[in-house]
Amino acid sequence: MPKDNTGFFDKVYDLARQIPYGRVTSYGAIARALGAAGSARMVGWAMNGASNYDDVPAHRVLNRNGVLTGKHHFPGTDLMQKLLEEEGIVVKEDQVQDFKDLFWDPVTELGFED
DNA sequence: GGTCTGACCGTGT
DNA sequence: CACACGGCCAGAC
Repeated sequence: MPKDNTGFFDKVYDLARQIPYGRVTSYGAIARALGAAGSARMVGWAMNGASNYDDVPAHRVLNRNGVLTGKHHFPGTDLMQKLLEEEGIVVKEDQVQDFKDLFWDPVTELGFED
């Protein structure tokens, strides 16, 4: 057996898969939803390996400002922005417009808060 | 097995 | 308002 996933990573991927179409969330929100508030960096790092999963929309995960901080990690130059725009999300200057309106908080939407 | 790094976030000066 | 620093956890060397 391929030695189970790194627990935390698996949770991050699982949560990322639940991000609705046309919506975005932040690394911190995911971390907080997983009960690892403060370890948002880990979420970003986990996303680094998300490229290995076709069902993990890493492009829907931004930082708290709604900025495409990880766009440089996508193949090409503006693939991340392109993917978001295809979902109807307006991106300008690497920043999502109406971010707060498109923001999808897993804690609220999925009721992760205890 | 210790040390550095990382697609972040919050607070302090 | 701009910059610095600490913290969180896991992976790579």
